[in-house]
Amino acid sequence: MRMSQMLFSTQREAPSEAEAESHVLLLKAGMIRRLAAGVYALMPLGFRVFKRIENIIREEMDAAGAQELIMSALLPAEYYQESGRWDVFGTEMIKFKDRNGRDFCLGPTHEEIFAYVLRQELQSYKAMPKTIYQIQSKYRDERRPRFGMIRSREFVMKDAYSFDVDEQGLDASYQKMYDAYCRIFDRCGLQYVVVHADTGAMGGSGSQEFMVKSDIGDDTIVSCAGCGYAANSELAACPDAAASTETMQQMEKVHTPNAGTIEELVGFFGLGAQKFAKTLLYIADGKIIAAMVRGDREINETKLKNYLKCASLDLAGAADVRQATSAEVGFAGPLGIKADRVIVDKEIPAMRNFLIGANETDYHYKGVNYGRDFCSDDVCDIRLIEKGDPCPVCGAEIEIVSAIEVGHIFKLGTKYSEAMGCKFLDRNAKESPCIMGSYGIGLNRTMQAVIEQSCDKDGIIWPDSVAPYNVIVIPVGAANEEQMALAEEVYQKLLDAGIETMIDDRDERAGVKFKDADLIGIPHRITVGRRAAEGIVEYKPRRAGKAVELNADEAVVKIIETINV
RNA sequence: CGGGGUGUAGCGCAGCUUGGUAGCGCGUUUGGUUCGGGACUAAAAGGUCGCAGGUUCAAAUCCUGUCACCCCGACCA
Repeated sequence: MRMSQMLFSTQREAPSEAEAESHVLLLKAGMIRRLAAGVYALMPLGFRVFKRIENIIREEMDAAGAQELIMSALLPAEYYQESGRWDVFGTEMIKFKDRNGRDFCLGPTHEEIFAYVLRQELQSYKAMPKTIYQIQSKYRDERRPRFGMIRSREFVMKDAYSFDVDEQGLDASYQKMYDAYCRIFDRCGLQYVVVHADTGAMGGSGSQEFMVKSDIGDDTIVSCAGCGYAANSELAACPDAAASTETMQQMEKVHTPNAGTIEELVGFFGLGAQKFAKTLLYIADGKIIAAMVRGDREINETKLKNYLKCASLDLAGAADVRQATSAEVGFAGPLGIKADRVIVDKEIPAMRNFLIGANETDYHYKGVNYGRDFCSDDVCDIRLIEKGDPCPVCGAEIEIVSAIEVGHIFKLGTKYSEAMGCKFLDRNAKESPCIMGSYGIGLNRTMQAVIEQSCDKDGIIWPDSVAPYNVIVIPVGAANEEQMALAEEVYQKLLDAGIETMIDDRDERAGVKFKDADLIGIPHRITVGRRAAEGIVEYKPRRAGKAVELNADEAVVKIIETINV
């Protein structure tokens, strides 16, 4: 590609719209343009990267025996109504009516659609196993799109769905996808961790996420260097707490004026937050639920939701809190609370002589002990794991970091095949729902995750596998005929060798060309300059490494060797 | 959805307090000098000051409303 011909421009100053480094670089390098919050155009250079990632995914999916098709992004409501997700998705789903008043949406994910279409194809056990995939746009009206393509409202997803006759079949299909995902992300040059993930209300027997560690990630993952345990923090089990040996004191009501929050109570009593138990109120499928954890802990709403097996779980509003506690917000406690259930974190019974809200404005109880002063049928693990907690498997120290979820594989089971009537006849002519798995990769997000992991102060550093072009040839002086001629020669040889190459034939100063080449992250650079007359060029890898002078042909050979490794 | 912030030329910003000819840098166009890490110089093009009302002789500036975007939080099959 001749840069003089390309639709391409870089910016010297970072657009104010971007905060995250990878997002800034995508904009500065002219690879994406924002059209609306969470909606982006991929410019030619960015689109080339995107297509290379797409091709890697397609190759590995095909190699794993999956078959590609494409569904529509425009979908009528009834499929989602059949599974119940028309309502579950709520306003995150982009819904509208057609001219006849029929409800439609832009597909946020396609489980129902695949189950519906495949039910016609999979009437016999002989037709399975099958794994089908598409690479297609998804639409989710996120409340808060973030960091460019990390969380956008339109994005391209490779979503695959497997259909098996039994659990063993699902396990095999799942494993194939797992292996394919490893190859895909390896080939994209990403460093990633595979973590256990929540299967939640979706049911299903297992789920793993492919995570790229990054500060801008929306997820938090827990990992253990000792035993290799790795899980999404929303899933990570918390250890049993050692029972306190303190002797029990008398329970006593204490006047605590204007001390409602844990912070205020810590100041009021001069005790650490771990001496308190806080009670939070939730609305779970319309019922009021009280949830208790130690004062310095956070509730893990995923665990709570799973324990309650509820579809919706929201923190109660102030009005509901006042209603349930007969007090202002901040004084909730288990004693006499008007809640349908009180869920107690398993750490609470191990505590002694702690403090709780009295369900009366400006009052708390101290010297409280579980078992003597209150009890619950629901004692379980509902807190969020935190730094300092031991590994749930081996007890060693854990690491907790933010991460970007680039892929997710999921043993769905029969939820959607049952909802959509995707059933087959087995050997005994008995009808059963297909056992499904679903497997997703966010392409745009993967692309940006690569930048998060591979950039420096000068710009992006694309791995060879996904670079928009692998080589850039820079003639230093556009007016220098010798340099231009040698640059053209090298350019042509690289093209002939099948190497994706660009030549910066623009009438620009050398500095501009170097800066742009670094910014857009082309992995290999050949500079044709001072010694062009002798047939000598300079080779420099974008990532670290010094420039070396080589005979032009040697440089071509070196690049071909490097890229094909 | 709660909190905070920002909308002025393609990009980055100043001007707004105290109303009176819309500015600067980058980029773009043309000429000249330069030419190995974002050159210098001269000239030029480019703006419904987010939008809608209102106050006023006069609004980028004051008032009201509204929309968009960004950040933090909540949420996220």
